[in-house]
Amino acid sequence: MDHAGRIGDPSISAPVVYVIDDDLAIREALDSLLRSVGLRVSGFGSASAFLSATLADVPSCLILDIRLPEVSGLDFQMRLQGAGIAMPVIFMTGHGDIPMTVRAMKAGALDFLTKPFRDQDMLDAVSRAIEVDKTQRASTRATSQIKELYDTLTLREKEVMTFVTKGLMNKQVAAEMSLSEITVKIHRGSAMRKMSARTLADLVRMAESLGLHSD
Amino acid sequence: MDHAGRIGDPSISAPVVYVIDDDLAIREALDSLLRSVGLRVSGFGSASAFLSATLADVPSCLILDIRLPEVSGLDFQMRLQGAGIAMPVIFMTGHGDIPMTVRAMKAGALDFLTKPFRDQDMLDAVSRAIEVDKTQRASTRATSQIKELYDTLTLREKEVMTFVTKGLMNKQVAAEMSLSEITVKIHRGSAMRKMSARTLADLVRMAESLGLHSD
DNA sequence: TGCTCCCTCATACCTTCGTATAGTCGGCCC
DNA sequence: GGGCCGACTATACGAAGGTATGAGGGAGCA
Repeated sequence: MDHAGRIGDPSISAPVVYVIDDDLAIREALDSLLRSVGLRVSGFGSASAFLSATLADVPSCLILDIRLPEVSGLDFQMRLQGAGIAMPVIFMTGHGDIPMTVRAMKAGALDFLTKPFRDQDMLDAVSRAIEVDKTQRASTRATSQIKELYDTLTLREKEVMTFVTKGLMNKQVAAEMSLSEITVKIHRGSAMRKMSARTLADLVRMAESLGLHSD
Repeated sequence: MDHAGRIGDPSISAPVVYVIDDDLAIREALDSLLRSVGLRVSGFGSASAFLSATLADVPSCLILDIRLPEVSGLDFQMRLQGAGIAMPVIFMTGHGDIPMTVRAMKAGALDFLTKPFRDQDMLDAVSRAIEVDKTQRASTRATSQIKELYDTLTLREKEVMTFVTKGLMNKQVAAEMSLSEITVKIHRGSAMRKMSARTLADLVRMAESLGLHSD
């Protein structure tokens, strides 16, 4: 048993590259290519196999053949977005055309490689995709943490927070909500505490990332 | 003289589509196509001709042949971005390939049409491009107005604004800047006035869009 | 030299914020 | 019924914010 492997195990936190291609030879080639630069790889022969797999919660990307057994890669890309899987996608194609490329790129594909591709091109695309996913995950995590805190607020606390971060004074909020000023102060104080906002400036920024004023 | 044309003249505020293609027939075809849906069109035979033209300050987009007399359309696209011309670009190509398409899309092209294209495809692309430019211009205008106000602040006012929007109390700002609290209050007050910020919440949001805390 | 602008500070006064203490009321769960 | 929570209110007080008045010093400019 590898004791050192337990702590900060790179196999746990290392990025994962998912590969979907019905051609086993391609999957194996990508597997060895990507492993050679220290990436974890997980291959699938079909879109449905990928969907039934458990995705690790680490930076990752998806390499996808545009021509898949069941659905087209383009449709599958759409489906992923609908399912909330925001992983960067790199397409591969043996015989693609320009309209197909444009559709994929407009739908948010990060790259589009024609087979056969140069190993270095794929590695560049993957490392760029992993970087994109890292920053994407970081910002998602930040806003979802704020959302979690916000969800612990009571209705009144949320209302007060909205008015306060809009710039209203306590007495104005009180008038808007037909309350006494002291009640507003109570809600305001507990909203600050629950949101872990040390200052009003913090609360305003949280309200911004929650979109409390844009809707 | 058309009197009605003077007020809210559509020829003044209507979107403009710029077309760069060395083929006069293409330019004329696009010209009549786009004019038929009420768009203003301005055609050029070369990239340099476009660059020496005066651009109207209205929503617009650029239709560009990927193969231009002097430089490649791709390089020209880069040059535009470098020059601060953030207009959405639609590429046309007679004999493009996928790598070229990918490069263009990654560089921010909005669409990439192969000649011959269907009129409706071009109209769709253009109307989408105009919409993109509209929202782009709106957000640019908003932030540049804030920037203008910010530029009227004195050095001290800017410093105080930074600290205050970070959430520091006046006395803490005073300590950071080795000032008395009353001086901080003065600078804070005039910063609020110059920025036209009625409340601290407003100032915090302005600081956000100025990027005062992200750098 | 006089003027303007920026920066600095003090005193004074009022407003707003934040919290502690204390109490009422209604709904929900065991 | 008792306990808990959310909502509401009052009094009170110290801390922080905001502005007005007054004033001095230094840099730059006509």
